[in-house]
Amino acid sequence: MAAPTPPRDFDDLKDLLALEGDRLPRRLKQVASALLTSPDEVALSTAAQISEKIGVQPSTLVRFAQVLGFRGFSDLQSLFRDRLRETPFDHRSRIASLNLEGTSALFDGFAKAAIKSFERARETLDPEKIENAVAALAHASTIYIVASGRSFPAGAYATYAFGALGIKAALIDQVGGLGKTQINTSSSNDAVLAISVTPYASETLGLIEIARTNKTPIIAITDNAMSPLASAAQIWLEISEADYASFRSLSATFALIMALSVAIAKKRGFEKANGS
Amino acid sequence: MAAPTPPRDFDDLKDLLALEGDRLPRRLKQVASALLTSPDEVALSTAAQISEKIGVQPSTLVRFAQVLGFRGFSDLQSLFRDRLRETPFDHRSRIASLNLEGTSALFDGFAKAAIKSFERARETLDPEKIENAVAALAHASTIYIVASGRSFPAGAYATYAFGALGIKAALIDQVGGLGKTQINTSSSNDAVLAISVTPYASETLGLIEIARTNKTPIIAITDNAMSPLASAAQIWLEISEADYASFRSLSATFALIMALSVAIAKKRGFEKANGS
DNA sequence: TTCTAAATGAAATAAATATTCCATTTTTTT
DNA sequence: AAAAAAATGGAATATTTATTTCATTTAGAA
Repeated sequence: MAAPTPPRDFDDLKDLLALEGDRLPRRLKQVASALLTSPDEVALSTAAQISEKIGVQPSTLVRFAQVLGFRGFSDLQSLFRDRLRETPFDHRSRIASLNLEGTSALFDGFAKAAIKSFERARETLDPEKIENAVAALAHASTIYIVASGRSFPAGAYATYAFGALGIKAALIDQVGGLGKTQINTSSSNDAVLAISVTPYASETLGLIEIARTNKTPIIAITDNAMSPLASAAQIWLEISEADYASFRSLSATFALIMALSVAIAKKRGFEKANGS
Repeated sequence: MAAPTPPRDFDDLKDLLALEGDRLPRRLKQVASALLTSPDEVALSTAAQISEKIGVQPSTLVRFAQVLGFRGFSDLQSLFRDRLRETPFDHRSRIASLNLEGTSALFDGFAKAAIKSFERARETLDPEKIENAVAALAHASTIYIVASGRSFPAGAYATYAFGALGIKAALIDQVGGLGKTQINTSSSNDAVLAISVTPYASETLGLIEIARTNKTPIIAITDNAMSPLASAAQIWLEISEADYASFRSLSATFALIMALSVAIAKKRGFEKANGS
């Protein structure tokens, strides 16, 4: 009765149960239906908790898993956990497991990670804080943009977007090791937009420190409340990007930068219209 | 020392760590940062797995939880599990309450444009051409990356991604007006990855021309069959990004770059794995 | 520096959790 | 309807996982 090869992932499992599920004995059919109904719970609860909720014995769950070809419930559960997981621990094996798929499949994976990042960003971003950030940046004479390492592309894009909208911006690109010189002209009626995510580039911290001694307001985009940027900044916005194949998306960060740019431009236009 | 009342939910925890996290000893600070960076993993893995990933002992996780006022790691973990359980609901209610006005709405607009871009890209991207591009790039000794203007952030990111995967890459950043000098060292066993979208930066064309006289294979990412890059390149991949508020998304381009990077590394046998 | 207290790593122990076993019930076959 | 086979519930056991303990290291104070 036991299937020789167990499903490889959650989708496989779903297909298998849709096809063969009706042949299962009463209790096991009940289990199949319940597991597919609340897959999140299966990932996050213990066998005892799940079995109680379903109204069967824990041993029934083990048996169910074994009939499907798994060694036990734990192996079955790992399918449900992987489904929920966005940040695989073992990057190497993750990449290896994609071996059979083509590059287009990788593209899809990164696209999905980006979409997940947008969804998460809606949770982590506080609209009020965003408005405060917009107000602070709209008020600045020049916006200094600090972003090193993995975040540098985001900083470069912010510079482009600000420029396109007529917002005076200076990218601290650290060419020639002149980063500190570049930011040292900042003053209290300017602002710094700092972008940094794990692993935090050490250069960014040093540059921020200089802006701080110049009393330049600092607005940060970072991925973690513990980020050194969060404590250094007057206002910080939290972005939590999902990753795939060991690469973290930057899409939500870009969307945030675009939104800030347009909002700042709108605010400045509005104030100007009102003021004069 | 131990906080008398532990955080009630994940948001509480985040606030607490943002406020008091800096006072924690070295290892515990490290734990705090890691847990906030990958909250999903914390919910789905065992203490041993998490501690290994972070690079601390399991006992450190228990101690961390206890310093925060929990009885042990399990109680702390349940916050992370609840967060994952409630996410879909929470999420929906927040979307419902989202201001249709304001910067958050702009963010949503840009997110939607990005998602549309992914969908379009699936249609315009030819899987066979992608595999050809991967093969050509995997074969190259050094990959020269050319991207100006609006595409520059994408080029900068490609440089980062290639480097993280141990793929030798040179970003033609044109610092000091030395762009032509930078690309002139390219030869027939290298390759050029050129990224350019409307309006096509004039610099890019000039640089490509030099690579062409050097007989360096050119792989292009562009947005239009009529693009000057399409005719200059041996292989070109079509990306069609959607726009919002007159800003064109870059998300599909980034996803394509990530996919290419991983595919090249895989093809080369990922001698050096581990992006970041 | 030297001493003291705090923090940490590693192993030992405790607790939780999954799995197996077997007696009993239900279903199927003759 | 009776016998055999399969399925099930519940307790016993094995395994995994979390927690505590203690020796050692690190950081801080005198």
